[in-house]
Amino acid sequence: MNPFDRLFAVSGLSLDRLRSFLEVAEAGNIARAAKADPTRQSQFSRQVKELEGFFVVALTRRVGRRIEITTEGHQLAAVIRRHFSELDDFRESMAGRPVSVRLGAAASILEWTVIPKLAACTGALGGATLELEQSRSAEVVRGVADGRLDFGIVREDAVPKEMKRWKLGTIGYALFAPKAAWKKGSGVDAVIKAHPMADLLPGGQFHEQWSGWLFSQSLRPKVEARVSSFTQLARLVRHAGLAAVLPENAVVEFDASRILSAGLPWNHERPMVLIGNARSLDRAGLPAKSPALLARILTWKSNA
Amino acid sequence: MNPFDRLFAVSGLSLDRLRSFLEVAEAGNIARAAKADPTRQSQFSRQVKELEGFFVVALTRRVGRRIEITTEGHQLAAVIRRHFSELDDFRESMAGRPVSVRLGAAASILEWTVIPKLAACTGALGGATLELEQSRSAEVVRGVADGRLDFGIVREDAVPKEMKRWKLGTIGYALFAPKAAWKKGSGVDAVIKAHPMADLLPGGQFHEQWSGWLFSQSLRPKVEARVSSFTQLARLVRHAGLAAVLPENAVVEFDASRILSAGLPWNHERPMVLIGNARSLDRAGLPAKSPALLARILTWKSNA
DNA sequence: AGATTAAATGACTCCGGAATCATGAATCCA
DNA sequence: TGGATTCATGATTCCGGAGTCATTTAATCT
Repeated sequence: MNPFDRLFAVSGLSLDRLRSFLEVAEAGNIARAAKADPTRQSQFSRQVKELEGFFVVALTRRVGRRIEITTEGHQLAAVIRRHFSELDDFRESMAGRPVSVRLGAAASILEWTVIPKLAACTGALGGATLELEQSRSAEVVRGVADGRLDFGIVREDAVPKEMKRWKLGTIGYALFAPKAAWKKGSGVDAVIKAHPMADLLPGGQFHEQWSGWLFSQSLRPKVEARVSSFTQLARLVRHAGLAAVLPENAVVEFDASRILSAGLPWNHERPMVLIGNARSLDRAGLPAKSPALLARILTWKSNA
Repeated sequence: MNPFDRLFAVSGLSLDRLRSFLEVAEAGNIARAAKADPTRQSQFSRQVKELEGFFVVALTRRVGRRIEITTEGHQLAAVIRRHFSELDDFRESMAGRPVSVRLGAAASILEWTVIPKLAACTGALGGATLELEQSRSAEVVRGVADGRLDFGIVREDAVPKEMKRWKLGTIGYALFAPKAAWKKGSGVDAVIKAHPMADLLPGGQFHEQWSGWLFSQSLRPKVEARVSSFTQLARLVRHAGLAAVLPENAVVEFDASRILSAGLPWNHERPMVLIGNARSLDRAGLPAKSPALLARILTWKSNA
């Protein structure tokens, strides 16, 4: 009769088990999800096993003395996550509370591109609460794909080609330095040679490129500080009077009469795009077409 | 910690209750869902009430001595339906069983347009099982909107404008009659006057138009049978040698050397479209882009 | 009014499955 | 090799909520 009778014909399915499995899947293994609580440990182990029995498929795989989630497990986790989000959305929107929308991007994007337009964004989302989550492009793409994130802003080259995207503009890097450092007509090279700088700690994809370029130009800047993020770098430029290379969108951070910037010679601009989770897009409580609206708001002119 | 903790912070949510509510919502009221079983009656009443407590919103409304489902209730039902489908799909596809895809349309479309191309359709759906469900356009649109159906084929004018659609072609009506009935050069009128006919029982939107036209032309066909569907009409044309008005796509039913057809003079062609449920479209086990593939296969030339 | 139908509610029983604790088995690490 | 980590499993308790039946409330029909 009912098309879902067969779903409940076999026992072993319950919200609790789905919830437990989701926790394990998010944590990656049981120990991490259980957080040294032996009760949770045994519960998780058992419930995952019961779900595997229900779906007749291995959701986990033993690797060494721990387990990891199989592809099928991740698929199921995505289904569960979506489902719980929808129920939660429904409840929140019925209660008249704002739905919350998760957007992932790099810290520099969040601080210098999203936050300055935050009000317009929440407006476009019908008053939803925006939760900004900082992570690297690959992680954002994965998050959007499996429903942990509703939106993401990433380099276009990190987006799998079948995923829909909205172009926002390009971002390159520029040298930021106090006005005084820029002697009349002097270029980037001159500032780097003469003015003390701040730099990122080695590690990122950008740092590679940057130090390679310095080497090729036989430039040896005087580095007074090494920090771990662009936002910290910006703070150094602002308050310590150092020069530094930052993403172009960092201009919003500075008073144009005190800090000037100039693009780097090897500065190849990277196109950035907004991506969105297909199913989150028409969640209860969100206006239709929100990704397009959001993209329009967040788009910037590519200052080439 | 976990974003869904608040969903489970309050008790009152369970798969059983969601399932019960879905049954009630599909039946329209408790009595119908309970089918005179007093146990189910009290269970349904109670569980619906518990869900209303959980979501803090009225899912039902009393009207007369029965209840009906509120707008919010229908929204929730759609969420549940989608969720159960996904879990079911996941299980079925894990078990290697073909996912089943529900397509709704009028009987004549199903029999004369879809079924002749059934193999190609299931191919485009990655071997899914196609479930063909017969219902009228408005009902199909509603079904696709709330997730009961994955696809539908309906008159374009029945589709709300925000819903995406794929054009398939137009369908008009034509008079079908044995070759012998068509004297050299004689038109539709002549056949109607001379040859015994079969007709639909009064009721449909088509019948209205058809009898109106007959009246305006002062045509009084000799009606030997009245039946309740086009498919039955076609059977009469085929086996009883009667003439009848059928949708143009019924040509596939007949041997062109025995039965001829001609369009009706007032025959205004109706554009037909494929519609699809946005979320069903990328269900587990279905190839991407399936609606576009399906549309390509089902498209016919408009024989104007 | 009385009869009938639909839903809500009270008052239970009973069971699935969650919670808990203890222990076993496999793997890794020092 | 011995101890630590991680997961599996056995055994038992306990509770939420499903199942059941009887009764009440309310609207509708005749």
